[in-house]
Amino acid sequence: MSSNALIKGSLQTIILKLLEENEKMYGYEITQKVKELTAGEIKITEGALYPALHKLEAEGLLTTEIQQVDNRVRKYYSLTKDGQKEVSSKLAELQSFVESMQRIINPGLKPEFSL
Amino acid sequence: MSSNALIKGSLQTIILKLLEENEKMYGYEITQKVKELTAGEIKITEGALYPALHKLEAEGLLTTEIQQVDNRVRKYYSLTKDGQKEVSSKLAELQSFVESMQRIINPGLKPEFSL
DNA sequence: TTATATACATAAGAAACTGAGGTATATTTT
DNA sequence: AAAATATACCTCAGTTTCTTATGTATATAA
Repeated sequence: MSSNALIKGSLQTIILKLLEENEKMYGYEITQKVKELTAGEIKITEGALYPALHKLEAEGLLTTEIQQVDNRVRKYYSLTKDGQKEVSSKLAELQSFVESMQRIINPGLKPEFSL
Repeated sequence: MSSNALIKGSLQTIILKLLEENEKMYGYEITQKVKELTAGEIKITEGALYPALHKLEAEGLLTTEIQQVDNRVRKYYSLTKDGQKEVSSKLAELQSFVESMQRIINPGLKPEFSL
C-alpha cells in the first residue's frame, strides 16, 4: 500500500498526530485518512500500521477499545496521557528535522522563509 | 554520531544533493558539512555513511578518486551522469513527501502557504 | 458470483540504521 | 612526553522499520 521510502520513522508521529485531532480512530480509518489528506501520495501499508499501533499500545501511549459495527469488529485507539505528551515532543522533532533538511536541500534560503 | 530517527531513507538524498553543489567531496567532509549546515542537529554516523556511499557507487551514481593529503588518504566522491539525473528525481520525491507530511501535521494550512 | 471494500492480524525477508570496534596519521592539550 | 582529540577510512552484529504476501471474516457493488 505504499511507495515512499521516506516514511521510515515518521509513521509513529503520523499516528499520534491524527489521534491528537480525532480523539479515537481505528486502523483502517487511519490508512484512509492519510490517503485522503495526502491525495494518495502516502499510503500506509497494513503490515506497517498494525505492528506500529501494537507497539505504541505496548509502550503505554495508546489505549484500545473494541466496538462492534454491523457484525464487524473495530479496534479504536486513543491517546493516553503519556501519549498526549509524546505528540508534542514527536512533532517538535519532526519540525526540527524538516527545517534541517531544508537547510541542506535549499542552502540559499533566507531564515525568514524557512519553516 | 546521530540522534534523529527520521533520517531513514533520506541519507542518499542528502549525499546526492551535497555532491550536486560541491562537485567532489570525501566522506568525512560530508559528515562535517551536514553538521555545519544543520547547526549540529543532524549528525551522520560513519556506520551509515560509508555503506551508503559504497551502495551509490555500486549503483553507478557516484565515482571515486583517491587523493593523498599529508600522508592521509582521502576518497573523493563525485556524481556520474546517472547520479546527476537521480538528484532531481530524489529531490522531487523529498519535496513531495515533505508537502504530504505538512498536510497531515498542519491540516489547517492554506495551500498558498504550503511548501 | 466474483470482485472490491471494510477490518483485523501475522510473518518472512529486505533495507537502513545504531553503536561498537578496528586501523592509521596529525594536531592539540595537559 | 603522553594523552586526548581530530582527521580519515572501514566493517559488522544487532535493531528497527518497513514491504510483500498471506490469512480470516463480513458487506457491498459489479
